[in-house]
Amino acid sequence: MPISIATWNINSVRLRIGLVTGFLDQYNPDVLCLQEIKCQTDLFPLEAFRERGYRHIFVNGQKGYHGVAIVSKKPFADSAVRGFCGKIDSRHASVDIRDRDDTIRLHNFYVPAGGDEPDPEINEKFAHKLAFLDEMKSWLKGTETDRKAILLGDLNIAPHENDVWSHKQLLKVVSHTPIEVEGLETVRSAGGWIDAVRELIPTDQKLFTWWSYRSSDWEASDRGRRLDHIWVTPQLAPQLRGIEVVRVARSWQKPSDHVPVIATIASA
DNA sequence: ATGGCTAACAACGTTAGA
Repeated sequence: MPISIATWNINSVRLRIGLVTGFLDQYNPDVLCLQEIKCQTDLFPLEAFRERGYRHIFVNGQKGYHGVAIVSKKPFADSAVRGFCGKIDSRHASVDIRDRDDTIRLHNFYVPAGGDEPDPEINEKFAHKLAFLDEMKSWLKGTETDRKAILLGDLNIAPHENDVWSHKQLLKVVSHTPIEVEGLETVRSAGGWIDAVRELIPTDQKLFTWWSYRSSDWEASDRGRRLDHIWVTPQLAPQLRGIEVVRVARSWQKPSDHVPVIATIASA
């Protein structure tokens, strides 16, 4: 049996718990990684997950903003969190998932959005984003390359031209500026990661996982960006079987502005 | 190029998202 792992920036897990359970009931992933849960760890709605068989739950939450969680039907061998840039702001959680003979290390990230102005000199949020990427690179460099590992989450950067609705019009818009794209690419290449989504969905196809709330008709204008990613190490890549971007989730009632992305991994 | 929306919170404006 393959294992399926989903990532979803939920933009408040408490407000959208009904969407989450609906997603789990329909898509039945083995593991769900959430970002922007926007609640303290002890306010995470555990029961909704437990009653669906997601009994292994690891939450790195904080009040009001950010926050990540991993919920799983498969047991964890280990779990950890890391702070970045000297802040305690709940942007990372990792676990070791046990699947038969495999142990897969799973890193769930929520990279800073970076504010509006793409200049680190005048915008400290953008400086933070770049510093975060740099620290990610240093921390992960070489450490996970030789094991089966997944790095996923809301990385808040759309790297390729077809990861945004208009490459030209977004070159100076935070999430698609060359300096961020280069920063993300350095994290990826230094760690030996493979962009699993673009392995299976060719880069010449437009692909988005986020559409702004500030659109009267997101589907008609389709001005999206691919901000949510799933990466795997070369050790795990041969087991990659499928990728699904659940675009329909953007049209659910009171949706998140991000949609789930699901990877299917064959058992060893 | 602009405008526009959504969420949390000692919350009815402010801060953040991207």
